[in-house]
Amino acid sequence: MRARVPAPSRARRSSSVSLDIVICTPHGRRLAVLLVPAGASMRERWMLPWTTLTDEAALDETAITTAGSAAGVRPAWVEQIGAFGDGKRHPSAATVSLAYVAVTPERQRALPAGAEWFAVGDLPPVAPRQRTMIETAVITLRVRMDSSPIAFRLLAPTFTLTELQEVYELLLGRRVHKASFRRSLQAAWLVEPTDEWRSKGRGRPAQLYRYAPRKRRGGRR
Amino acid sequence: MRARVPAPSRARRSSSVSLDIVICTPHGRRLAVLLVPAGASMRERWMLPWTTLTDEAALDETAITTAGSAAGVRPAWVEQIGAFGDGKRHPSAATVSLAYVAVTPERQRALPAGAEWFAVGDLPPVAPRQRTMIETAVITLRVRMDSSPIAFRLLAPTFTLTELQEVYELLLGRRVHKASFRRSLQAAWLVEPTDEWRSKGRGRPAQLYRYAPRKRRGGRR
DNA sequence: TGACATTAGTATTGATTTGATACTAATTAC
DNA sequence: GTAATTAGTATCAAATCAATACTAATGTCA
Repeated sequence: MRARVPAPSRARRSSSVSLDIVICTPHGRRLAVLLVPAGASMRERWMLPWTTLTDEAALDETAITTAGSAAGVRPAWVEQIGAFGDGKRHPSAATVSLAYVAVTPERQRALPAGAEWFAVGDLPPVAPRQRTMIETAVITLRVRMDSSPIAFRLLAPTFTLTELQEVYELLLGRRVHKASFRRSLQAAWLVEPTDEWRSKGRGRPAQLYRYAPRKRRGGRR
Repeated sequence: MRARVPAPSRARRSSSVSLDIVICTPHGRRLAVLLVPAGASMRERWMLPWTTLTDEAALDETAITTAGSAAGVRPAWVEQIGAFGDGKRHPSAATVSLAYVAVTPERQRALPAGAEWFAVGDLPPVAPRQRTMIETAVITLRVRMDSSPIAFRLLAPTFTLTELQEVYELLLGRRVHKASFRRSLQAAWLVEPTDEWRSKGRGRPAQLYRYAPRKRRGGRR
């Protein structure tokens, strides 16, 4: 354990890097992940969409466009979740894979050929490195829920509080207490009521709200 | 935005990747970061320790050994904080930099030649990409405090609760409430008392504790 | 048309958590 | 001994939380 400062001029050893993306969407009442068919030579039949990272690429921009191509719609939210490697197998020969999590609105037009949504918790086998990515992606998504406007990006500009709560519950994968949820929203100054109401068949109509974050101190929901 | 699944066989485009490390330590009463001299050709005089990622390298292992070399002591805790790129300047020519945060105990033997500790909040200029890394590292460290045993790794096997609290305060960068801190420790089943006591000059002697996490449900503190 | 089911939204209440304050306890300094 | 100093605890009031039950407004259907 001797002191050695790396020589800054010794740049440009090469190593191959992939960028993988875990695209999540509401699918029925469950959270689903997009997988694409792996080549016939692969051990697993499915894989996460990925691309090779080119030298000029802006990372976040690459993630957004890759997600858009794979799901057929521009994602509502994207965030990096880390770099994975350490020996686990990956569909590419990449040494290192940068993983991103993305969220897209429910059920666009038809998916690109071959791609399919799989409910989290009911996924087919994928390469081990990608399995790790998916687990990390879901955890990261759920942790970010109360510091990023993820849920709002999945809804129309105006929405009822019940709709908002349902999106939260689906993304979080658990039930949320109604009164507490509304209290937290109030405290976080995230939404404001419109003067419109929407009737959904039976029952009392719900007031419509819009996302209107006021920059107040502290967290969100 | 057409559907395109990347061809998995088109592997091995190359791009250069660096691994940078933000090494943190208690320094007096403040949190400090280790910087090393940048080459004379660099715009900034200081930089984070970094290395070029080789093709075979295990990421976490590379981070640990790089941290050990740079600080002269094996780090007490290491965690990846993300991949950075997106055009910001870096001491290397690397397209992408994987950043890690590490924590080492206070004041080892002499530092490797040229390296110096700088208090967070009083840092000299570093390249923009590394500046971003340092900010992310400190935030990540503070968020991880209540889910990783970081503080305990900085202390001797037995310690007083006041010592533990002082480490928490230094790493978190804020004061914590004594009674609440102890209540949380109790609730998290993280420590157990020994039957030893330590006298520190004046004042009542303090009981010594040891880190002894019981696997109970829920978080830590 | 009027009871009822259904959905939206609020109020009440008791349990838990939190932080401020103040207290007791055990030691050293003088 | 008395004061100062550090360790550790108790008390209390405010804030938070979740369960429950309530009120409100609509459609359904006998």
